[in-house]
Amino acid sequence: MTTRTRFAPSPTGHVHVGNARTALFCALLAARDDGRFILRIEDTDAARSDRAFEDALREDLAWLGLSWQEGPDVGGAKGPYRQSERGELYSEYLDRLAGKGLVYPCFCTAKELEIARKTQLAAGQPPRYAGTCAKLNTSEIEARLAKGLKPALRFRVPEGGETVFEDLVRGRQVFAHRDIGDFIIRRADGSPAFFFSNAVDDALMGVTHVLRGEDHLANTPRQLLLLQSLGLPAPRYAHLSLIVGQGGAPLSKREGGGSLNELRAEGILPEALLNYLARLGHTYASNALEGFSTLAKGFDVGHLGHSPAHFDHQQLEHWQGEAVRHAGPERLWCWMEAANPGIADLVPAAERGAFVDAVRGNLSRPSEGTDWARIVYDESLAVSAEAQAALGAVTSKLFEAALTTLKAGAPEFKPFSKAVGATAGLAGKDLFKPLRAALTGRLDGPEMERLWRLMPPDRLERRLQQALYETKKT
RNA sequence: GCUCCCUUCGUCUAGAGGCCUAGGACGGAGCCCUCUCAAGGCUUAAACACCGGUUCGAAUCCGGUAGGGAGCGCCA
Repeated sequence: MTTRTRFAPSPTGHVHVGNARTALFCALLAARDDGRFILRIEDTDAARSDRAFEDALREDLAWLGLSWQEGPDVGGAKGPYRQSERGELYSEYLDRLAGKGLVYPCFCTAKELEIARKTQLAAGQPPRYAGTCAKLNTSEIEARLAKGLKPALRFRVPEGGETVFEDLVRGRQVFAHRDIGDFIIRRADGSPAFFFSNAVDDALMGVTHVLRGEDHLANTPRQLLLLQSLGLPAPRYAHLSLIVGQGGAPLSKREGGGSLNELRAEGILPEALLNYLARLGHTYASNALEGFSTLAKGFDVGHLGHSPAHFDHQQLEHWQGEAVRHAGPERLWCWMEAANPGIADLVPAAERGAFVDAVRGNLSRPSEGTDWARIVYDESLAVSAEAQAALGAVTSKLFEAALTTLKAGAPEFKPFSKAVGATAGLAGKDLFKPLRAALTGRLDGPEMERLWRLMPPDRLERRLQQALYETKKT
């Protein structure tokens, strides 16, 4: 049996790193087994679902580097892949359940239920459905229907017994039925509820492995009960620990673990996030930046951690650095240009590759690329305070020598600096620090040799001239 | 409240009774390399939540305690 996994988001907001990781693990598992990864949109809540979020969600997932073999956009044999388009299927299976007497209408209002829950909680009771409508007889039901009341449908959970299943990450799970209240499978407005549609779709779509958040662990017996009653096959379940922020609290946006589009806007490269997320709560033998297919080869449900994983920005930064160093020049250029289109006017098309390769070692965010583009290609130069100080610490002799050397011909930086050092009687830091300060306006940065090659002789000369002027001034 | 899950360096984790003097990675510290900043190389500090039990032997098995989390929704 080929492995079939699915990611089943609700289009009610942007994809968060937690969901993205779940999607990634599902995709990784399917890819490892040469199986199929399915995207299913759970848009049964018409009020909160938004097609714009669905589009954004697909874009975010694709940006991360995930692709799905079946889904609302690519189709597939088990469609439709939007729950809002699967109404007929749900009625059919609802009827089957009703035919077995496992379903009953519930006329309780939201307010009544809420009061009941609060009362139970106050009395130290589990806030479970009390079963008010479970015992209604036919005439009572008809009387209510005649009044125009619209009931929700509840599943009748067996009184005794237990549901047992083997969780792929947590092992054997046992849940007593008496701890589970009768739950809603169809809302009063006729739409299917999560427990029902989600379980039925997994079965109908032939999903073999459900990887989902740990928050669903205690819900699993409900779905198993449904599937069992319907005679549908149950998938294997693997419940992933959640991602938490500082102190173990649920992830908050302040901590940088926001939505994918925020991370992207921040300049995080998808390869960086991909590698970080793949290792968050999962072990890989390799510590090198890998592509999706290599990550897939090493993916193992048995290597998933059991405890909540902290989203650590420092570790993401490490992968970001790796990603920047490994990205191809064109890709890196696009990354910078997307963040600041103006950079295209600064850097000549023919020099973009050389420019990117020269500065990539000093980048973590695209804006830093813009900074370097200005330093190299913009006529005006912003000089940092430290660079200014470095210039003030040398005599004009250095820049006089530099200008003479430059005018004698514009060689590579190495022979140039060697000649300048010789005539000015300087070497090492005393020589390079002021030269760097004069030419770039800062004390840190890529090798001077590479920057030098990108700057035309007249610009080099003007900068040295300016530095000479500064030293004479002080 | 009830049910369930979780607990190894600061962080992600390796670890399925002796291979553990607990390994790796990120981050930290130091050294080397080097014109700077990075990168790279080397070195180093840093953890089995606690208490009992089983065993010749426990991070690993069992019980309890503590602390975190989830579920108990006409949200998914």
